[in-house]
Amino acid sequence: MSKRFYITTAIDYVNGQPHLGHAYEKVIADVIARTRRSLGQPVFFLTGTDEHGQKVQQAAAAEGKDPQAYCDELAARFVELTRVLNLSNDEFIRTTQPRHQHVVSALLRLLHARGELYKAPYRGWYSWKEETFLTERDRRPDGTFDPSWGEVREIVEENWYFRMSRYQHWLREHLEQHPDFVQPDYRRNEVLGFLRSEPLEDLCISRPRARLSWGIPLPFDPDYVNYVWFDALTNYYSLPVALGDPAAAAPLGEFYPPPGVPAPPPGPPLWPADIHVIGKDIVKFHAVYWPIMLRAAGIPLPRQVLVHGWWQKDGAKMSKTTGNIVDPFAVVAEWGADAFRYYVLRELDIGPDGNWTDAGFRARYHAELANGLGNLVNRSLAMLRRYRAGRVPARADDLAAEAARTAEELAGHWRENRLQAGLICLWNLVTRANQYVDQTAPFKLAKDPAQAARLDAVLYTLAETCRVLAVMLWPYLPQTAERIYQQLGLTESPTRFADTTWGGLPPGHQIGEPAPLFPRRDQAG
RNA sequence: CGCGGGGUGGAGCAGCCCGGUAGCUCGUCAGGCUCAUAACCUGAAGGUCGGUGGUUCAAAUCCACCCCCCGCAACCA
Repeated sequence: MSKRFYITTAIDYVNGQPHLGHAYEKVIADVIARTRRSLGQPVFFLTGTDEHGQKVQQAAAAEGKDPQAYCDELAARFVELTRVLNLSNDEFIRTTQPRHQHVVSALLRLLHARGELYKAPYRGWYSWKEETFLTERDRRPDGTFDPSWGEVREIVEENWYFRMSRYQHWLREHLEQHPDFVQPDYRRNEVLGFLRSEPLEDLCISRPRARLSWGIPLPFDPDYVNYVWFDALTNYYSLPVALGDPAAAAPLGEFYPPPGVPAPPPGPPLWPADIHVIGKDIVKFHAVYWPIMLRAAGIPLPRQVLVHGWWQKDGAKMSKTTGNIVDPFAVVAEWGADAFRYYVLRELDIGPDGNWTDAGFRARYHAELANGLGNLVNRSLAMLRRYRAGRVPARADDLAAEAARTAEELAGHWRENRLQAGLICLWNLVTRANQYVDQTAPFKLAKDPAQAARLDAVLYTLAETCRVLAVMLWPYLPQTAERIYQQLGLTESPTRFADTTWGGLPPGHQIGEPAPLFPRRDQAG
């Protein structure tokens, strides 16, 4: 069994409802996953939730709930989001699941055995609200701490540390020798700049159980639980191990499975991950902490960390208090998952920050989805029904070369995860096909019986272009692609890029009933 | 000297990595078509691609410096 293309999203912290940023990241990962599947690669797509830590413990307590029950409720919302967005994730991991905790424990034991962890006292100013120690740099000029940190107290406590600093030089060389490890380039430069100029410090990986109980216990020191980032990052690795990826589990040796836990049956080869899709705020964790954790454990590194930007709404930071938020559930309910997926990927390239405007959303919906793609399919199929009773005429190749060029260019973009460029390229073919209708004027040919053969050629070309477009669109707009196939009367699914080859529509085939793919919303809402 | 992102016709964006006719959507004006979701197509007006200097036969694109805007404080991806 060949290794699968393994792609992940960041796992979402369950301290609030899913918002635009969560949805955006998952759409990116889903479309990349689908492009690879379409190109014929076996894929595994993972997303999930991060459920341990102080904030969850406190939030649950404030609501008088058991932390696990609290997590269950919010995790259900994130699972619901994957359904609403039509994501093709193969698994959904939760850090409170035993299968994850067993791997975290094994990894901690391994690192402990390898001498990568040590215990040391620490004295410092601690923010309870943010679950972090503050440094002198966090002080304001008058010596106090900003109220946003909440209560800050000086405490002394023993904790467990991970010997991260010793890997600084190694990581720097790794990034220099693997330009693709962090993408886009400016994010990689940011990390390299940090590694070249600032000393990396050892990482505190524990919290005393006395003040934080909602976490995974350190297997070699039960007075402590694991610090959340160590726990969270491990999800990418724990899932393959838990599913029985033999190569993934091998480095854990005797420590996995833990005593009393049966070894999983052999599963799909996943590790190392091919792409971690993350937001720009957590680059350091994924591009510094995570590779060093793996290196210290002797586990192969992921191939790439792909960093996306943040959304603003109407030029301002999204804020619940001011009300300028985008609720992905509401947008999908009103406009459909495909319209949402289209807008976020067409509007914003992977990397820069973007700006969501409702007017922009409506404009793209109407101009590009309804008038461009939707109308093309509708007029093409309507004419085929009207002039040929819906029977596909003999094959003609008027736009075959252009479709082939588009397909080639599109595949190139997909291999580089250039999703926005792919959409632009795809819409050039939509525009070309609409021009073709105008130039060939099938509605005029239909009035002249002597032009019947020419009309056949035009109608075939249009129907076949719609079919090819559906295949190209599938990773982005899976529901729409399926609907185009249905309207063409095709029973299979447009999931294989190889089907972009011209001539797939068999002459004599009876197409289905055309219906607008993206109804205009000029009056309504 | 904090770090990072951005400044392209009226609005919003692509192009910049791999220099060579400045492209897309909306808006404006004029025309065509009538198959189609009052959708589609063509043409026009509108840009010294933030500024200055440099490299080059050639720069929005590479280099240097400068100006301006926005994040790095969260409910956050």
